[in-house]
Amino acid sequence: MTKTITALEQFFLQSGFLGEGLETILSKFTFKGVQKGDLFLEEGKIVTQLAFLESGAFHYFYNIEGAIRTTFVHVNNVFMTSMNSFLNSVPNSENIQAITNSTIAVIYKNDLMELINKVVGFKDFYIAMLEYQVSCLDKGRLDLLVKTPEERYLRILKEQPELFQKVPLKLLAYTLGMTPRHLSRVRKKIIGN
Amino acid sequence: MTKTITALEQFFLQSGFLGEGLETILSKFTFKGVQKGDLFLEEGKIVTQLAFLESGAFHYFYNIEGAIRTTFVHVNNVFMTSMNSFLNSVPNSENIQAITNSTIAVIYKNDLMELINKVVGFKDFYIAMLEYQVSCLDKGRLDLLVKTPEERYLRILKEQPELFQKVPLKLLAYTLGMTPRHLSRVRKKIIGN
DNA sequence: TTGAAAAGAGGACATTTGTCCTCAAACACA
DNA sequence: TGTGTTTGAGGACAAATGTCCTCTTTTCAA
Repeated sequence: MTKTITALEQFFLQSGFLGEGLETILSKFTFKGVQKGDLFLEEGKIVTQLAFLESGAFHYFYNIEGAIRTTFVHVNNVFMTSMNSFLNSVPNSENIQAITNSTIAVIYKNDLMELINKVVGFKDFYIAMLEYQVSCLDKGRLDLLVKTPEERYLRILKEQPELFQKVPLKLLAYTLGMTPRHLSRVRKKIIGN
Repeated sequence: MTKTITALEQFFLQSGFLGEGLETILSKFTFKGVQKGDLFLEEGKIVTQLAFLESGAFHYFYNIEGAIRTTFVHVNNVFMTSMNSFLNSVPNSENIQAITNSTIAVIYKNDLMELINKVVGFKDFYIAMLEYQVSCLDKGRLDLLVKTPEERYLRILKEQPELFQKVPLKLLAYTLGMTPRHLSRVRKKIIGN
């Protein structure tokens, strides 16, 4: 009989944790099912949760005068939270919602701090996570500044084609800094080479 | 006779370092004058330097088909480097250039790593620095996605009015995701209320 | 002090992108 | 298996923004 291993455990194993340290880490996470349409985080509150996306898909969105504007989507086994609120303990201004039925593993900020201070190697893991965030955010910001909407579309088409399976084009359009109407134009142009 | 204190020392004092730790930190930095127009970092190389902006102003820019596109400006006492190249040791694709005659304090990556591993509290300082970067980059990216050029202009007008003393509007326009021509329109509209 | 260079405003026009629609196909679920 | 909902395409038009200029004013180095 084989033991079922979660993506979360897999993730920390690959990050070099094992034995007691790994046990301690995993003990701080709580698994939770989230229905399509449910919110993991919502605007207005101070965020204390960080979640590992075990399976499914989520999008970050802002409420701009009633209209929703997606700013980010996640489908991989990655960590997600509202960074600004989580890091600085200020009220959150974005929402994180399940696009499909999903499973997440949640850890609270105080437990994360405890891991950072007690588990050997975890502080360096946290640093690596932050450095990765910096790289991704920097790249995303630069793309918005110096690339065209078409170039941004071509990039995710090449680098994250898996997004197109789970995420409606409408939401992807906004993460690329354009309206769904315009994404339709961009796609038409590319198909016609 | 009073001892002159550098902004760098001031910065680390305020971050809670003193005595031997502070001495070790400061010993790793080298002060350097940079003439207006000179490059601190240029595209193509792997970045190993991090600089503290002691005085002056710099801008980050990309070379897009011969035209320069500024993506960031610095005038405060902050750290600057090409994050993606510095963190991931990949060739740099942006340039960092002095807008005015400036003084910087440079530290190399290997020395930074040494401080992180040897000076008590420095690893936590590095974490705080990364967290600050994440917050700033996240906010910048969101502004580009959900705010109008006018809103972005009004934000720096309110939050960083000191930029307008040292940085030409042409460069600021690009950091706000618009052309200088359009910034001129935005300014005209605002003056006329 | 002066003259070249840089900076900022803004006119005229082109292009890009958004808004508001409608329609057809795909999907979801009772 | 039918039916309401969601999704994606795209037409018509409007608004926002870029490109290419010219003209002043300011800056700054010789």
